[in-house]
Amino acid sequence: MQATKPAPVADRGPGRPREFDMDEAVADAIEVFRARGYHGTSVQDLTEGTGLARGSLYKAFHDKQSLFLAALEHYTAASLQRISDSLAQPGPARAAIRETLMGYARRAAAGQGRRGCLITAAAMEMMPGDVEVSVVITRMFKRMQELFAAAVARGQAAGEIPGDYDAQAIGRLLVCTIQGLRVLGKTGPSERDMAELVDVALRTMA
Amino acid sequence: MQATKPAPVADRGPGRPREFDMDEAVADAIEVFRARGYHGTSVQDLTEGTGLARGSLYKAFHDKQSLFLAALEHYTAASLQRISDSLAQPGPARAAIRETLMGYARRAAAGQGRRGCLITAAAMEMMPGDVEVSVVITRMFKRMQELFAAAVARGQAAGEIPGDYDAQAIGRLLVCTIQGLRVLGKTGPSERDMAELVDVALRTMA
DNA sequence: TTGATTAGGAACTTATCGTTTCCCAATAAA
DNA sequence: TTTATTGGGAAACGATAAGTTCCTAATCAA
Repeated sequence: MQATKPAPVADRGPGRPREFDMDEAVADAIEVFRARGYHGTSVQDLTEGTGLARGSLYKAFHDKQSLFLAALEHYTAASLQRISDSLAQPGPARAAIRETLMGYARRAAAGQGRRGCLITAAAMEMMPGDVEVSVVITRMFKRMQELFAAAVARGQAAGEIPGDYDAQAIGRLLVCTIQGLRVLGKTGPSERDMAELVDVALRTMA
Repeated sequence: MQATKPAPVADRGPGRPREFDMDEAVADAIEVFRARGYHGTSVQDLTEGTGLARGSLYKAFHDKQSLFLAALEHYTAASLQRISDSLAQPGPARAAIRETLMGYARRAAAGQGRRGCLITAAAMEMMPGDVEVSVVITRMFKRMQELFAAAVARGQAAGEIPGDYDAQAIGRLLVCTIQGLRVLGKTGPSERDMAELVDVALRTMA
């Protein structure tokens, strides 16, 4: 049941093999899109950002819209994974939630944060008009809310968080707060202000 | 010291008078920009949205960027006025703050809200690259924070809100929450969910 | 009336947009 | 080898972008 084909050959079809890594190209495209937005990004910006020629980009991703969608899907998957990992850290749930939000506060305040969040930017720029983007982002927010709600529920089970609070409602507020941080981060606030903001938000489950 | 010139003539220079109202044109432009963003809006979209010809638009506003800035300034001024009025309503400060946020929840959930907020969209699309937009929006957020902080301080003076909380920090959280509502509003949430979110956020000053 | 000045608006200009074409290089299968 | 198939990339394509020109219309000052 093995060794019919060598592994690196198995996922290669006929013809000349691609000389670049698709995931790296998408990662580069993410950086371009998050800084300039969808309409603000030209295909030339993308060729320069990825180091690929026009033809290669179009052969690999069909068109600008599809590349953007690929970038958005990679970005949301990575973001969800990061949140999930961060919330799963050992110790009290409340501390994990705090640390997760503090990560956003830190990144939003840093130079990188001012480049912007692809999700927040895409939501404001392309919703509700773009159906595909709407689906991805609506699902993303829902999953974020559920991750946070699960963490809140864990804290409630452990007696750290009052049990009469609605975990989903708190989860929604935390998603809302993160999106707000992404917007406020554009003004270049101090990390101290952002951290203070997070601590105020956490009083909602005190 | 009066009656040198009749009033309607005084603010008219020589030459043919403008046939349209500048403020109305800006109001129309706001609706176009908030729905499509800056880069997503073409001058043709603006001529259709305002009912004006290209030449008239360029004579009156010089270029697209200037028209956008005029739109942004009108929008921020109107928003600040609305917040200020809403926070000044009679009764407890806490109720006024709640009602102000509920207004955002209501509009964000309604069809109109999905058209988007010009400030939030411009922040994500044009900051930090566009210096003029950055200045307007950074100042806007600061003023919003101060308006809310003043309302919080009023509530603290009246004994409705614990006096040991930092009013500015709560003000900042409320601005953050509003921006988050603007983003979440793009997903078309129910008014009930949005209202619940506001009530959770208000626990930060319980 | 006349001349100066400004608004309105169709047509035009120039640049850039996203996309396609075409040809050559590189690989897999036969 | 040969053939089929794919990637790389320069050049070209039509469409549309923002901005300008130019002529006519309408007003004010004289």
